[in-house]
Amino acid sequence: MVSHSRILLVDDHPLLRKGVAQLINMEPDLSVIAEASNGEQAIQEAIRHQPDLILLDLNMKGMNGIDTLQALKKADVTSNIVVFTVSDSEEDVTRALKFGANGYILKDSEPEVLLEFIRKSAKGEMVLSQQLTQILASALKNESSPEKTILNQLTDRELEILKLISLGDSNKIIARKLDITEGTVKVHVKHLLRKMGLRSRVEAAVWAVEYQVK
Amino acid sequence: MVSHSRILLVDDHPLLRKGVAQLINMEPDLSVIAEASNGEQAIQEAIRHQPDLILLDLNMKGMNGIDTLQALKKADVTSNIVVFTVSDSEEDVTRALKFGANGYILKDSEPEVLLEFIRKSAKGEMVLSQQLTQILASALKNESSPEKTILNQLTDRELEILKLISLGDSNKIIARKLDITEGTVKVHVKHLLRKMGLRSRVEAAVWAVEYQVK
DNA sequence: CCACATATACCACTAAAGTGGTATACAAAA
DNA sequence: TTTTGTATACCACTTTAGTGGTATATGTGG
Repeated sequence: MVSHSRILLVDDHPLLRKGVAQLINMEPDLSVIAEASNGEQAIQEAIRHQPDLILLDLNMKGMNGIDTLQALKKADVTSNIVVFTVSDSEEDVTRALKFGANGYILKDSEPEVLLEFIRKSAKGEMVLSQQLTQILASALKNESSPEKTILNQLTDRELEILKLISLGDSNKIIARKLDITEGTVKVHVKHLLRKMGLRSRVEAAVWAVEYQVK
Repeated sequence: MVSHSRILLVDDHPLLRKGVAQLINMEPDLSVIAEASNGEQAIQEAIRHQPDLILLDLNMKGMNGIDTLQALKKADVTSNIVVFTVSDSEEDVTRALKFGANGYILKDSEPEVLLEFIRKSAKGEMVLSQQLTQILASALKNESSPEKTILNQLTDRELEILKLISLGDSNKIIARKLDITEGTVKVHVKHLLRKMGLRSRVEAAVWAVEYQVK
């Protein structure tokens, strides 16, 4: 039942590696089986050892963490990957997760928290510290808010048609759906483009998708 | 230092309200000062009492939680709002957070966790349970991955043009940017639409934006 | 070397999209 | 009541978009 987790440590600071390795190796169920100080090495070691988990520093010189992450995925390394970094920028967090990291831990975490995360991640669970949760949440929040004012300038009809445009519907199809003539649809499109300051339905569609007009 | 938090409870299950109210009122620093069983009531009560925090059920009959949430924001209710629900669907979580909820708690949380969340939220902090963190994270993850296979079927040129289409560029503009004729651009557009199984550049643009082709 | 994929180009044609103008009906606001 | 905003409609016209076909040059993998 006590499954042993084999860990690859990737960080360009030897001292930090020492410290973390020591911490990890004190645990009976965890051990650092390899270390790397840059992305290229990381990939080699990952392929050679196929560790259960890779602890990956984001801010490395040379091939950075995100690139390394992508490269690892591309190289069919199946290890779980936890990003380990000082950065709590929204950008970094979301990008790391999008590219397939199983977790994201800040370097100033308590040792116990780090160990807990390592154990969970090694089992394939996704872990995120509470602080980062909040960053993620506000990232999502900001995603929707902008330029709502423009939407308010549109009439109900225009908004309705904007939504259909963003579905890819042609004027003809829109006309059929709303049971009005195509000519009328064109008028609404014309008005909505003018209000939004856009030059084509394509721009309108992109706008609608980006600002999640639904 | 012991600030007292006044809470509005919104849920259409009287029994659940009873239980939660009892739990909250046992705490010296928290009290339920009003209850509502639907969205309309919630808004009235919120305006009347301006509570520090609103605990809002998502799955109410009639005006649902999300609508209520929006209406509350529109009504300039400045209370912190925590969504309290049985649903852990990605859709619900992200929508609630986008619309300005300060937190999201599942109804099957432990009482202590609920109280902890209430206290944090009342102070304006954003709280999200660990389970939901994972849902959020995988939401972000999925956002980028799908249908990459389709992209791989496109030639470099087609991909390049797809990107420009998603910027709203016309064929003429694309031709100028790439220094090829408009006719050639049309050919590429034709091919890329065929490969993607789409019927117009609008659909392609929407597709590109949604799957973040950049 | 040959076959295939890619990028390019031109053409003619059809189909959508977008513009400008005019007009009617209705409801809400001034 | 008059004005304004909205939704609707029709029309003529221009511009874009999309299709089908043919063709050439280049490079890559069998």
